[in-house]
Amino acid sequence: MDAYESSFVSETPQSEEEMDVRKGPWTEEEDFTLKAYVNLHGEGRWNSVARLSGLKRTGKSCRLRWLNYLRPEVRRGNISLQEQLLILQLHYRWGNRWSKIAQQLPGRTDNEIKNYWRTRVQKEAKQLKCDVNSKDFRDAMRCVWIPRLIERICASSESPSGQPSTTAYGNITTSQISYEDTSGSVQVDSSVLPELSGTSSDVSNYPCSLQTRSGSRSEYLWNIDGGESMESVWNEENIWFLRQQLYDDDLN
DNA sequence: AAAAACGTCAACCGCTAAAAG
DNA sequence: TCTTTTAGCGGTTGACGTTTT
Repeated sequence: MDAYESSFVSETPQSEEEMDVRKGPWTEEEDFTLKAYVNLHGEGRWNSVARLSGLKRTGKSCRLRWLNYLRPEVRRGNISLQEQLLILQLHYRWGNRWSKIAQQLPGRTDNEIKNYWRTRVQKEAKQLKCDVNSKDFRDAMRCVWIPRLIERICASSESPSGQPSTTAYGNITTSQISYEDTSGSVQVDSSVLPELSGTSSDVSNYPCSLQTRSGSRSEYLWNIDGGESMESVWNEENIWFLRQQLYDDDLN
């Protein structure tokens, strides 16, 4: 124990085995105690925090509670369309690097993003009877889900006159899609997107219809949080198209 | 109205890497 | 240099609320 710690000790600290360590949900009193302690002494040295604050919790538990719940920066509630888009894009690029992904979404925790992925995205993969890490699922995400989200974001940002707004989400181009949310500017990497055929004004028309092998166009009603089924996306012709598109991308 | 199934999310666990002693 | 401690990460669990049967 150093001078820093000894200045807060009021009685002989007990080891974790000796004291009955509390588990499970935190009470309001515990939250208040932890908050007060961290506000006074700062973050870090969580084992000391647990011991010196009088909380019968492990250091790990204190750290987790602070980071995921008590920190003032923590933003809770529904994950916006923009955030969903960013999560999909970043997961496409980085995989299950939750902490890294969370760093790109101010106020969101890795736990929250992980939960989002498990409950929403993996559920869809399960419905499709495919692995969430499979190429088919990634292809569908890249070619259908992400464009669909972009479309919805564009639609929600349109002005009453029906013209796409350039103020809410910024200019949209085929090479780079950017938007802003309350936390600042976010850019969407076009490398995860299929090539768009038109100019910025065409984006709102971008396929959720995709051309199939037979040349016809297939309309999709696939929507990340709209409760619509992805079943219509997952048929032989469309998978063929998605594969072709990816193959073309690889050649370029 | 009750039971079962499902969805969400906070919290725990085990492991690893980095830092400290 | 080696050992111990600490912080952080990703996977998993389980409690609880909601929806469906």
